[in-house]
Amino acid sequence: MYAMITFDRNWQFPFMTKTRSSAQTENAIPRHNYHHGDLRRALLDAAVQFIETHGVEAVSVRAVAKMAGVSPGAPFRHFATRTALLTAVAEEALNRLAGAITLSLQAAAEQNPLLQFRAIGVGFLRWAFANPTHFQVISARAVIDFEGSPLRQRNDAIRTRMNALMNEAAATGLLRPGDVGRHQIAARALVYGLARMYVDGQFPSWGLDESKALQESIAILDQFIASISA
Amino acid sequence: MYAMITFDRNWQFPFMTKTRSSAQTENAIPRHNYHHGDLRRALLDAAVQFIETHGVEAVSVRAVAKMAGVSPGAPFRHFATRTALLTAVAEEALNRLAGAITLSLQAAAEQNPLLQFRAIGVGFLRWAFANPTHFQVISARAVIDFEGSPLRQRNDAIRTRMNALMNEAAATGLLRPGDVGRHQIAARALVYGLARMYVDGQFPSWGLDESKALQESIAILDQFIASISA
DNA sequence: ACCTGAACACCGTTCAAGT
DNA sequence: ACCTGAACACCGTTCAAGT
Repeated sequence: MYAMITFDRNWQFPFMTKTRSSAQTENAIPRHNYHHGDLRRALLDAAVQFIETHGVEAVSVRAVAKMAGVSPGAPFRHFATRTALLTAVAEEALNRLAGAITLSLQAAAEQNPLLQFRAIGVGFLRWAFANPTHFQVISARAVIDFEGSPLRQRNDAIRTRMNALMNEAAATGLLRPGDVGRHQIAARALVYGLARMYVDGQFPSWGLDESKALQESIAILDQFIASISA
Repeated sequence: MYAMITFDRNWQFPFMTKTRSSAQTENAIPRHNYHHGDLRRALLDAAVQFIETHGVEAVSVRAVAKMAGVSPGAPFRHFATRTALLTAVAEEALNRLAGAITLSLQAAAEQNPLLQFRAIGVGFLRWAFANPTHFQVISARAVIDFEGSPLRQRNDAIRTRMNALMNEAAATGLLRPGDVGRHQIAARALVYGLARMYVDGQFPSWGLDESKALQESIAILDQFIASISA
């Protein structure tokens, strides 16, 4: 069975030069490109699907291309390297994570700073446990280009927010004595460690029921928050 | 320049069958095998060296073979698969980790259970920060065979020890109220999370000086221990 | 413009042949 | 017994050629 093949209606031989605007005027039919209309989108989806079954490291551009029904070289028109493809997946993932955290924060908007801080952790855990594939991708800094992408700023924004809440909590006397920065890093390491232990399949070996992983992880976070409370 | 090549003095054509003991009696000269005497050892060392510069995922059996000065197929006489090679590296790593923890525990033998529990964490951090390559390998469960190796039991032994110390701490009134198991997992996730954040290069993005990473991590652990103390 | 398909330099792994 | 080296089925990436 063949995929429906259409030719790019906007395509023109190089010598048939015209401006973009005039092309749009002359031909308003939305470009349904060769094969997909949106190979970029199809490749990102195929990559996620592949990662779900074979893991991040096993991703091959050729396999993803085959899943999308195109030739081995086609993806390189949209992503310069394998890393660029995986980085694009990571960017989508982090966008969704930021969304989940924002939602979680909004639900806790009326609560005290420490509980808002907790809400970020809960949002992170909820997201990571529900989207282990995406979490793995944003954590796999060996195969993505973290520094050379908006990933870095997104990450910094979340960190800054946590920082502000923690300082506010300290200022309003919600924390027991201790270095505020260290409490913050501890919370971050705790939540990150829990998520990693889960996706790395370490929960069973630590005597934790995987079906109650999220529930238990939130309970652990809550006990930690209680421990650092005044 | 050629590596020194010697022929296996114990080698014999298949039809020249004799028992192993008689072979040893007839020829006491220690087998200095073809090329290395110990290709297995050479491959493990080459693998670690390779991982230090290129990361675990990038390990190729061919590259490791070339580093050891042998043909592409040679390693497969000692390790059935690429995974088996990396798993062997992980086993060495975990043995050393267990050694470091034992040492750390011995130094704290006179202290209370909670401080002994802390000592395990400090031993782990010290080891992980000093041997990031080995830590990465034992954490990379995607590329090693964790379940089908002594790794699992080694890991369980450490966990059991932590469990016992934590229960003892609870029994002797050293812990503040809360679920003991959750305190234990929290400590584990905290320490694992810190080590991973370090090797994943996340310390700078969290505003932590990498040169003081170990020192700061221990301080964070100590503050956590203080938080859960009665 | 976007994709194909051949080509190049790599992989992991197997296996007959050499010593 | 242990290693070589060719072979097979894969990779990522490039690029001239097609539509």
